[in-house]
Amino acid sequence: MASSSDSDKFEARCHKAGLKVTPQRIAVYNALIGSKEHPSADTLWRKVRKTFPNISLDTVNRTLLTLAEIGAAFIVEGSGDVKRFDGCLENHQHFRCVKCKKIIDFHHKPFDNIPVPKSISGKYTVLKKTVYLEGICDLCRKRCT
Amino acid sequence: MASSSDSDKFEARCHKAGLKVTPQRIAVYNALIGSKEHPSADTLWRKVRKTFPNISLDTVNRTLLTLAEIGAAFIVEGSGDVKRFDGCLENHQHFRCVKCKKIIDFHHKPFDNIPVPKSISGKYTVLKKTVYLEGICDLCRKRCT
DNA sequence: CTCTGTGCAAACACTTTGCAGCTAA
DNA sequence: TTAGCTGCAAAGTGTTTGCACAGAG
Repeated sequence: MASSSDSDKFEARCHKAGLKVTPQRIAVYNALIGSKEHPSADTLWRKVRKTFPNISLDTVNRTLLTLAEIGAAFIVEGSGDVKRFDGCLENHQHFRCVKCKKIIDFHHKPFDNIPVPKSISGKYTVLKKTVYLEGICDLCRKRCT
Repeated sequence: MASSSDSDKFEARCHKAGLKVTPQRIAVYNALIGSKEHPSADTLWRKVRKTFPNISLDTVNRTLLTLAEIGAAFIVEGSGDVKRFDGCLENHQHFRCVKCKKIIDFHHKPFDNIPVPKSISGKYTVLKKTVYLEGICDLCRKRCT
């Protein structure tokens, strides 16, 4: 799972970002990188509590957001937003701005027929395939510079 | 926007699914397919209220879920879920089961370097690109048959 | 006429915020 | 010592549920 060099790297990263290295942070980080699925804050909380019985859910939440800010973790695309609906039945792809959360449609023919690997199509029924891009949109880029 | 044939098709679809064709449903449906972005229930509600001043937000919400069930609308991938975190820094793709909401990682080399169309890369800063598949996982498929 | 759909309001789940005490540096 | 972190609790946001009435079939 987390080798000592992983921890060292993590501590170095914290220092570089001006963050303190607290036992809670290390615990949350280790729990996260030790997870294969994509845990929610709650799931992770349950996990961390085994070794850290009185850590609070808020701390886990905040720590995860902090980790995401320094690039030590990611938030799975689109999760946590409000529900969004789509009436467009044609094939199209999404670009999502991480700043303003806007979703921009685009259509790029080559993406329509990307082949699904057999390792997936054999086991699961694929209903929909999309290419999902994340980044910063033109408006937000202007705003930030 | 919505031609009469669109409406006809929609009504036919409702009948087929055993749903009643109510003015509210038609209004919500038309508002949805008349939207280019990916509106949230709230956004759509504001829109529908212009022509239907006393429709309730709940109805919009329920109608959208119903539409999603009969396949007349889609819920944008992953939205509405709780936040999920990802400690895996390597390139990988996600498959999400629409039944149990589980996210399964997979890695398919050809997807790592999919080219971003110039129409996007010229205008936006792309930070992350993922191929997002949605469908039914093996366990849920067994459960449903 | 019957049964589904609607509108309202309360309940819920998850996230964010504010603050006092604690702790890494 | 002191700035930043944690834990608790309260507030906020968005979604779901229960129920009585209205309207589609």
